Amino acid sequence: MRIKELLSSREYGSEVTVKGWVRTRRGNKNITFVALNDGSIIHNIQVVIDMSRFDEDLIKLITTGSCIAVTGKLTESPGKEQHVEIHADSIKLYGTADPEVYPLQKKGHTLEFLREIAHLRPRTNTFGAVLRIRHAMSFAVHKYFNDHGFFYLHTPIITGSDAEGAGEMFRVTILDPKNPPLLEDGSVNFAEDFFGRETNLTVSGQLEGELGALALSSIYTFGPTFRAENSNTPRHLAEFWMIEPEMAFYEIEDNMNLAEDFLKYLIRYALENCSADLEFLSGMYDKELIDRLNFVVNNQFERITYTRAVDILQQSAEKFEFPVSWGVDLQTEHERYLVERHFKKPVIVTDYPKEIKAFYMKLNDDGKTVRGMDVLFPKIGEIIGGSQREEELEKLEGRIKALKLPEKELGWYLDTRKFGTAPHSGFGLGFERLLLFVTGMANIRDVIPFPRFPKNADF
RNA sequence: UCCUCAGUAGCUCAGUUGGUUAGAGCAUCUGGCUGUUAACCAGAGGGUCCUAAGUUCGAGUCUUAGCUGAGGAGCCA
Repeated sequence: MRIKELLSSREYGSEVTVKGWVRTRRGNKNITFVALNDGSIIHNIQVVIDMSRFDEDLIKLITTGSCIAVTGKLTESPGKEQHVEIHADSIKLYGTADPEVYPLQKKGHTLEFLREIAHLRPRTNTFGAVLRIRHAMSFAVHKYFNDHGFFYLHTPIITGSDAEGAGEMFRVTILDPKNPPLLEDGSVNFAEDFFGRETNLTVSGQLEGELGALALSSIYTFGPTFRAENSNTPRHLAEFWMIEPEMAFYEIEDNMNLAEDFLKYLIRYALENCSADLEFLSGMYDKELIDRLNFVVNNQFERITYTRAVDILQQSAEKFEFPVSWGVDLQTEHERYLVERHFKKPVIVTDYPKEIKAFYMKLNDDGKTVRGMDVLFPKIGEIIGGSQREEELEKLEGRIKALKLPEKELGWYLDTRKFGTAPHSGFGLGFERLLLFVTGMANIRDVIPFPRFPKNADF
């Protein structure tokens, strides 16, 4: 049985078998206590070993990190820290963990150290909690969309499109890097590559997502995303997971409503289904975590235009390193001021100048701003970026020409506007950024099992 | 990529104006303890002071370069 079930069981006297990894062992020559964990829940179950019934040499091998199976009687515990315990009748030792070299100790480790042993850190309380929450949030994403009539669309991971403009890309190739086939002008001849063209890992499933939305009405993607940016921050990964819903017949207001409802649903789901893990993380790292999650669930997000945001920033007494004026992109310090100091709640900023946003965003009637929206959260900044898309063929072509994007490569995308175009909207949610907020972790490398970032692809 | 800070035992850290044999807590090992709660008590072992070069009679400590990590910025999700 899993430890999660046993800890809530009151069937005292029943014989049970439990399998897991040892967290601590303590005791004397008469009695030994083992705290056992199988990852089903953050709590351990206590195994009580009567030393007169076991070979001391076997018990000595049951050290922190070893793996055992215990069969015994489930018993009401006289101890204060737990209701139930198992009195061992037999123990099978699956695997030892030499205490001289096993890196995880009973005492706390820094997150930096645990990052260096990412292959073992799932066995810690912190990463057990984070990984269980990560699973719960993945499940909740699918449940939310399924319950709302969205279809899960698998957009390609290898893409020939380099027109998203969402950042540097990782090249996918089978050509010999030392001796690639060359054209007469000396450039690489990608016609000889596997796909017969230059290909990269996806930086966004949005453009393909739009194709799905303009057929199935509402779709979402949830898959790995790759950015080859040399970003060294606690909020960026080279490989991360992104959720991108795309909806036909949604205007920008519908898009905002969905984003707010979706985020609140996910956070509420965590509060209702991950309470033990959240309480652990709250106690260990961030005392205000649960209050902050409840606050976001129970309060309306502030919605302001970019123009109003600039007004607020200009009228504030705050001295910013980067001065604010209409037309410049908002800096991190500006976003943090709006969210953490001025409104003290999540903020959705809309209607940015077209010059600082992507080509596909719908142009407003003023001809100057586009219907983009960024959802800004306390502590982590931009958690969602999205927009209403430009559905008018001529305007979209105009933007592509103005930005000198490769129009030929976007022909398939423009066909959606040529044939049965429709107003539509969507957004991208960085899954790990959501997890940063929900878990209270400070570094994005600690909310993904095996982080990929510049100069590191270990494990 | 830029700025700032850091790197000393398995882990977390202390180490004074440059000065004898580099310390502590935890972990580990040994012994003790009749129900513990990251058990407790006693003892022991454990060091390429990140790397390289330099200054100096003398460098963990000062200088330069590099490597690694963290925080901030940019890019963004």
